[in-house]
Amino acid sequence: MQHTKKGQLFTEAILEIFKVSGQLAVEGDRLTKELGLSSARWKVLGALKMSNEPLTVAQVARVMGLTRQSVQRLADAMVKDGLMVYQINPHHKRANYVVLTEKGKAAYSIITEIQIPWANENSKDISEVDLNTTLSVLRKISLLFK
Amino acid sequence: MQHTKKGQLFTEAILEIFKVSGQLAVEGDRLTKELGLSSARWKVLGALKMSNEPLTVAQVARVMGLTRQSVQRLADAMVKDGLMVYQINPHHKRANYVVLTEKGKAAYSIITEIQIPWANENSKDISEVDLNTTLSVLRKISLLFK
DNA sequence: TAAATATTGACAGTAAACTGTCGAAAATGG
DNA sequence: CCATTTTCGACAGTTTACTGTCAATATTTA
Repeated sequence: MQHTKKGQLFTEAILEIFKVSGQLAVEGDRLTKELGLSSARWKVLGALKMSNEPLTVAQVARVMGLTRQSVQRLADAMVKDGLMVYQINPHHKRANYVVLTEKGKAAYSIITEIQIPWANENSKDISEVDLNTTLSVLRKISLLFK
Repeated sequence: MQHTKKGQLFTEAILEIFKVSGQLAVEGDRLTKELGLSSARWKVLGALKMSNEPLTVAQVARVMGLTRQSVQRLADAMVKDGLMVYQINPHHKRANYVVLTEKGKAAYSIITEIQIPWANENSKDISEVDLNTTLSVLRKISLLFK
């Protein structure tokens, strides 16, 4: 059997996604390093910040597309570091909410101030139309596997 | 400071890249599991298969955008499993070539036969134009960070 | 050509993802 | 409303990345 034209492009895109994902993780670690954070912790902070309601560990995992266990590890470490606290969840005896502390909110604010000029600068040579297309294709791919 | 329109789209695309990358890794593990392989090993086989010349561990790492050390681990394990062998490199005393065995080539062929219909099927609802745009944007992003 | 620099494999340690299993708690469906 | 199924946290173990350092080897430069 042979790849269709689209199957071939799809395959090449996947290889590029793996590569870029790795590069961006390195870049994220670099941006957050001086704050004692990392790409992974940044994502957890972001998930909590973006949500209007408090989230449990399992909910954060679902938002981020990870396993409960991975997020649990990060959360335990971040609580230990004072970035977040566990809070009683009246709707569930065991599944506590994870809530950002002032320290956690402050850390996220600082990272955001670093990320914004970084994103603006790095996106300047890509057209808005192409960015929109890319985002929509990525979302379409994501839906295929959830 | 605020995100430009493009900065915002760029940021959303990055979050989606992380998510899709994770999903595709799971998918790759699923496709290769019955062959006793994994996404990571598949990538190593692919890098060797695609190259016309024999490659050293460090060269494979560069092609894949990983560290020498990660690939070294995979390579040692795959040599142990008979998928590849180390071969003397006349141009470098320490940096041996990594070469696929018949078993390694056969494994890659089987995976390819599985991957082709998978890619053809999963790309069928995305237009060729959009796939091309996505691939070119991803490559542009990759170039920013290498 | 000699010295400085870069690359490589080896080794040790860490981070962040995964899998699987368990019992408790919650949600669902007869 | 009770039994079944699903979700959740906890625990243990694995894989695949990373970092850093060392000595040996290659390459570049003065």
